[in-house]
Amino acid sequence: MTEPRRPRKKTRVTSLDIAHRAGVSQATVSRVLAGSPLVNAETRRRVEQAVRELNYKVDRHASSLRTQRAGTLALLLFEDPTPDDSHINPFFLSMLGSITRACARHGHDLLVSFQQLSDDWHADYEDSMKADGLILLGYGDYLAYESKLEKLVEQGTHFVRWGQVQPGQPGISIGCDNHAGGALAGRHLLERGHRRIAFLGDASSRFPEFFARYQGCDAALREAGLGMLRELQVDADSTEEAGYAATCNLLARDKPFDAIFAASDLIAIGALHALKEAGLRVPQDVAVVGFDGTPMARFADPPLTTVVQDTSRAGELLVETLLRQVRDQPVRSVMLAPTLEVRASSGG
Amino acid sequence: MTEPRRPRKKTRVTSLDIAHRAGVSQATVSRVLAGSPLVNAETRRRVEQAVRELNYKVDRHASSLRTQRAGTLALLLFEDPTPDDSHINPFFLSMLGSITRACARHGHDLLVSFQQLSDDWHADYEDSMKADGLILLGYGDYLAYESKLEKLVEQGTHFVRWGQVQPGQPGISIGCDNHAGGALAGRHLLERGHRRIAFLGDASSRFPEFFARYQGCDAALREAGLGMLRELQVDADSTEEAGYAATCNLLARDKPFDAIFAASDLIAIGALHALKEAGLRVPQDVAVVGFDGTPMARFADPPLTTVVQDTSRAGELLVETLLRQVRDQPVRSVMLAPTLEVRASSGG
DNA sequence: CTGAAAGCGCTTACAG
DNA sequence: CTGAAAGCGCTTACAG
Repeated sequence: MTEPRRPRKKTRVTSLDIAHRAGVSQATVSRVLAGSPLVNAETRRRVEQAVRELNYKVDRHASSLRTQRAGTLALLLFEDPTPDDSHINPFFLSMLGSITRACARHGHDLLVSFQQLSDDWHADYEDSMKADGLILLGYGDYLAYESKLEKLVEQGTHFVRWGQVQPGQPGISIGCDNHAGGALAGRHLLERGHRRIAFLGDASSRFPEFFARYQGCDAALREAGLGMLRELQVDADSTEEAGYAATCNLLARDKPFDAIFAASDLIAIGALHALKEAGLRVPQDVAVVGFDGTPMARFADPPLTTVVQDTSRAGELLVETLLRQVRDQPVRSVMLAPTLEVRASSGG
Repeated sequence: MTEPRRPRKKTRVTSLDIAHRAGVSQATVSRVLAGSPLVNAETRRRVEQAVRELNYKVDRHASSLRTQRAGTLALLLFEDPTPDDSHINPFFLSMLGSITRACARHGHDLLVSFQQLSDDWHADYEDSMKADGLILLGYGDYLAYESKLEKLVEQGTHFVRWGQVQPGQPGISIGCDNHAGGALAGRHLLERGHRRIAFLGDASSRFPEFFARYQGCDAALREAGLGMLRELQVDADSTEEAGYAATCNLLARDKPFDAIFAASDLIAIGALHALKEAGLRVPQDVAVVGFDGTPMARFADPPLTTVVQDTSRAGELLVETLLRQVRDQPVRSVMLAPTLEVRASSGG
């Protein structure tokens, strides 16, 4: 399977080559490519033709060195150490898709990097001028990285974080209104007649988005004179395995429950398996609601009711906010309203 | 939720600042940072200390402009137009993870871009010096983009493609040995006593990887004096929806079959749902085997037997091959051996 | 509207 | 082992 080597040398075309061919100065070529209005229409035409004929592209490094802007954003996707590449949360992958597209719409390139939460972050993208700003994405112990956020703010780094929006946080955050999402789930389950709702997922300030989902659901129950029960809460990180294990744990407690609100779709799908293995029917014996709105929810068995986060909007907002920040325009943290997608797992 | 603006101006630290602080010339600073062996140990120490104290980072654009290397690779993920961000094939996302990590290991950054197969590609990353080379990833009609590959070769662009490896292809490809993978599936189903094996997925030269999987399975059956039956082949692209629809189509044909070999895990999972709806038991009535080894296979109902592609190895090999090509070292196309992971969907 | 010129921050022969 | 100097390919005041 050896391929013949193509010797074909690339001779770099520069703006000077274009200038010669179009019979103008190099400065004028640069003006045309920057879309300057100062150029005569006929001159512009000649330059553009030469550009096309020689397939000229502006050298990014020369341009960026001169202008001091990279035209690039960096996405830091941090995750707990997982030995297996494939275990990236599908929700984040969907965010990655929408961020990539938003970047393209705004004429920027996107550098992607996976970081361990424990590592020193490669937050030097901006110091080395590789990127104009950073997008931070990922779950993980909030306490473990709040100090890192503070350091970024101190250094004057431009960044936007996806996550729970809380007062007094260092820097700007864009996130789902997790409390409202939890309330959606809670009200829905109440309406279906459920009373004893188990929660699968950490519910502490170390995992603020999960905690807010828990509290939102609790608030909805309280409106009805009920509430979440701590005996029905089991910690779980956002994997199917953890959801499965948490459900087994819950079943072993032998406390009655008639519904499960899982802090993520992955957890919910793990729960569906554990319930099935235990011989419990969904939704007749136990209703299940997930969170995220990942595509796999639709194909779970039974199809999973889930609180949907609008990843398209989220990606656009992250990029837009970051670019405003880079341009020194005022920015603010924003929470996005989630929606509920009802399917068979809650008797839809 | 308005955040106070941090006025904090960034004053760029340059190598000249380091030089002054360390009492050496700017050239020496550059040598230290490039790891040149020509520098006196004590001088090096002084420079490194100044670098640390001022948190200096080499300016990527200045460096790249001078050396004419970007230190960056670009990943073009092309896909058929899907309105929904979340519908990226999980297999490719797993590849993205492993490519990102391989890049980091090799000290390169990764630009990521999603392209429509129909669009003009943003293959100008190299022309504009944004990247030293391209990694192409994505399914899609092979005929539709063979000509694009030829153009890349003509232009002398450095690129490596993930996909079916075929003689006479333009450029270098790294891919799974799909024929061998199909044979693994075929032999496994034969051993379990299945004889009439349906195939879900395009089986034409327009989709070479699917076609090779089909032919591999066919070859395994022929060794046993059997073969695949065209009446049991249904086209499907790699989505759950398509797998579901294809299975309904297959059932409507009313030709007996005792197993399904799906060209991808997504197709297989769609098939599982259609079979269940039709009241058929898996694996008792119909065995099902998928392809890719995505994490969702393990959590399908029943857990899905699948032909596993080694994405970690694939990512490493793609990056390594591309970097060799950039350095003008000889490179060749390579097929990676898949493995079979047997689970309950085929009576495991 | 256009050109000549300075300069962005590095790397690397060239001298010593 | 170190420094002075050229130059990578642009953008953008400054003159005209």
